[in-house]
Amino acid sequence: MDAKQATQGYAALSTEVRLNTIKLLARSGEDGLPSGEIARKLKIPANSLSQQLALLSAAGLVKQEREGRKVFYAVDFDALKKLVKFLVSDCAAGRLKGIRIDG
Amino acid sequence: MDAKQATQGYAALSTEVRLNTIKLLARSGEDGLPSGEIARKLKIPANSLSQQLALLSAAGLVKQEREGRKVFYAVDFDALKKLVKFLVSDCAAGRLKGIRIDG
DNA sequence: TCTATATTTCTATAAATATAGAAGCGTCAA
DNA sequence: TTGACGCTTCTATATTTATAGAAATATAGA
Repeated sequence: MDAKQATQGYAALSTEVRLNTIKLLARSGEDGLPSGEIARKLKIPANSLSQQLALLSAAGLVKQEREGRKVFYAVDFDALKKLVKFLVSDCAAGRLKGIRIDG
Repeated sequence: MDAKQATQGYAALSTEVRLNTIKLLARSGEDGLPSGEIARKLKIPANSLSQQLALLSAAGLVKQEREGRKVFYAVDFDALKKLVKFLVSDCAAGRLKGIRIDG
């Protein structure tokens, strides 16, 4: 993870629509949710959400998998963890007391 | 910490200039560094940096203190920790394995 | 094939952002 | 009080971003 990836990742989390998307997906099962269902739950037009999902995907924070007509989106927890680790270890230089990261 | 504050915080970390500012300050002493010195080290015009510092300050990630003509900026590690915690606990719902946060 | 459903891409637009020159403000020392 | 220094604010501009309507693509079923 370099600075470029990191800033892209933080940018991806910098709007409520996208943050709520991540929150919703993190609480959904292993397979995540299909695009349309996310849009419905967040009350956002499907095409608008689709572009936000594309952005999250470009940042590497979500994975997608098509199943028939539906495209399931799920959080990439490993990517999210790397983003946290970059902030804690590389940026804050380990000075955030009380935070421990294995691996 | 609510979603609004969180998105503002992540937005603050979403450019290399600001991320490098945080990295630099995190590695500087308790009192941080004066604005001009940050600008010099990052090779950015002082007025440009000043606005980025204002943005970081608005997001609550840095503290400032004037000493004579100089204004020292320092990372607010507590705020940074809250931002990490929000991501780990509220967004990822504790599903980031191997990350532990006290308090 | 034809139709309905699910999603994405194209396109346009309004708003926000990054950047830096110029000007202004606050502080210090002589 | 004058001048220099450090920093910020004002202003302008180019770029990026968020948003959503309209059109296009992909899949499933009859």
